[in-house]
Amino acid sequence: MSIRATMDPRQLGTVSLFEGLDDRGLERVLQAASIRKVAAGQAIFEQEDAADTVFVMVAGHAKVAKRGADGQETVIGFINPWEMMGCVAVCGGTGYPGTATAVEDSWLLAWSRATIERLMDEHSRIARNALSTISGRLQSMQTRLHEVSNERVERRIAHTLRRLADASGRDTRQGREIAFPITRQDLAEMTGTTLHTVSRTLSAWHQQGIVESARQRIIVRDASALERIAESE
Amino acid sequence: MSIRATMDPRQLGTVSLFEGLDDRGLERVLQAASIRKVAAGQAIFEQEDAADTVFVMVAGHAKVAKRGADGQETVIGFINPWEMMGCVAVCGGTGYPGTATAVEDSWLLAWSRATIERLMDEHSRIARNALSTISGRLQSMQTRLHEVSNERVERRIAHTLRRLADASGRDTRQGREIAFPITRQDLAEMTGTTLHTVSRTLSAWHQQGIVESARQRIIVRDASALERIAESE
DNA sequence: CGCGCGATTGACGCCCGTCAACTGGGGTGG
DNA sequence: CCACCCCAGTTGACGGGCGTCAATCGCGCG
Repeated sequence: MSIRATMDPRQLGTVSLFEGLDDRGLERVLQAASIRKVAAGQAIFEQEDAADTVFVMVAGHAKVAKRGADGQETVIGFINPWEMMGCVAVCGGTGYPGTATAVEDSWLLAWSRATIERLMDEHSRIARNALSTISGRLQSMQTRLHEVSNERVERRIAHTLRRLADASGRDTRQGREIAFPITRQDLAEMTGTTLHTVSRTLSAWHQQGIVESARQRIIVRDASALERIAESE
Repeated sequence: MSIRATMDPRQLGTVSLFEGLDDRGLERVLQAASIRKVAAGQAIFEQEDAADTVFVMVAGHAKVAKRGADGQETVIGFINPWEMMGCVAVCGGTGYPGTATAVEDSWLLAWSRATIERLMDEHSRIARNALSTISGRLQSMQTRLHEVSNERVERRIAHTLRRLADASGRDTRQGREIAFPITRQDLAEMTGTTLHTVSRTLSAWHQQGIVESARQRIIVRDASALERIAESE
C-alpha cells in the first residue's frame, strides 16, 4: 500500500526538474524513485555528507541551512511541495552544502545519484531543466547577497517575508499565512540579523496592522504595506 | 589573421565548460565560436539585456556586478582567463543578472544561445559541465551570503582577499598580487561594506606588513596572517 | 501541572556607515 | 613637455542602527 501506488505520475510533471516529459517518461521516473517519510525535526541530509541522493518534496516542508565554521547558521531556503533539493550537490559532485531538516512531517521521493544520472542521459530534457532550476536559484542567491550587503534590516525582513508569503503562503480569512512553522530565529538567519531585531520589527508591524503572528506562525495582512517598506526610497 | 587561427583547440579543454571533450569536439566548438575584443572599461553585456551569448575569457579580466533598484552595486565576481560567463542567464532563459565590464583590454570567445544549445545536444558532456560549474558558483554564493550575514567586516575582507589572491593572483617578488586592477570600491562592493572601511582596513594591514598596495593594485605579503584574521575565533 | 522553548522588551554600547577635507599620481590636452 | 585635473585613496570626527546582554512572559507539550 505504497504512496507510489496511489500517486499519478503526471503530478511529477509539476516538478520543474521533470517538466516537459511525456507520460511514459514520467512513469519511468516515478518507478525509479523510492519513498521516504521524515518526521518533523528530523534531518533529511546533513551538511558535508556525500551527496548521493536527489529529493523531491511531496508533502510537508523542509528547511535548508548552512552552518559555518563558527557554528552560526544561515538559512538557504525552505522547500515547498513539488520542489527539488539536493540537486546542486549531486550535480556538482561534492558533499551537500547544508543540512536539510523537515519542519513538518514530510514525504519525499528520492533518487540515487546513479539513477538521476541515468535518467538525465535518457531524457536530456531533465538535464536542461536542472540547469534552468539551478540558474534560478543562483540568481535568487545573488539577489539576497545584494540585499544583505546594501539594505537596512527592516527592508530585508520585508523582502524576505514577501517572498515567503508568495512562494509558501496560503490564503486565510486573516490574510496570507506562511504555510509552515517558522521561528523568529529562522527569519533572522535568512536575513542576516538576530531574532531580537526580527521580533521587534514584527511587533512594530503588528501594531500597524501589517502582520498577525503567533508562535511559529506569521500571517501577512497587508501585503501592499510590506511592499512599500521593501521598496520605499 | 584571426586569433582563432593561432589558437590551439586543446586550450579550450582547460575551460571547465568543455572539459572532457575529445580533440574533434574541441575543434568543432572552436569553429562555432566568434571572437570579440573589448577595451578596458567597456561593457561586455548589460544587466537585463536579453541573454543570448555565452562568453569565455581568453585574455584579460572582467568584473560582473549587479545593480539594485536603488542604484547600489554588488560585485558578483571577477572572471579570469579560461573562465566562462553568461552561461547562467543563457541556460536560465531570462536576461543577464548583472553587467560585465572589462577591467583590462580583453579577448573573449562568444557563442550564441542557439549554438551553445546545439553543442549541448551534440555533446551531453557540455551540459553536465555547465551544471557542475553553476553548482559550484551557487555554493560559493551561499558561502558569501553566510559571510556577509554573520561575519565582521575585517574578516569578510580577509576572506575575499584570500579568495581573490588564490583564484586571480600571480606571484611576484613582493608576494602574491591580484592580477588585475581592483579598487577599494570594488572590494567594498564584494564584501558589503564601504570603500572607507576597506581603505582603513588595508592601511592597518599595511602597517602590520600583511599587504602592500598601490593604486588599483593589491599584493598579499603574508597569506598566513590573512588566514589567521579570516579564521580566528 | 510544570517545564521548556519561543517570543517580547528594555538598556547599553560599539562597529562601521556617513560626512567631510585633503593628498598624490598619472593621463591628457594644450 | 608641462600643467592641470580628475580619480583613487587616506584619514578624522561623529552618530545611529542594530547587535548584545538580560530579564520576563506565556503557550503548548509531556
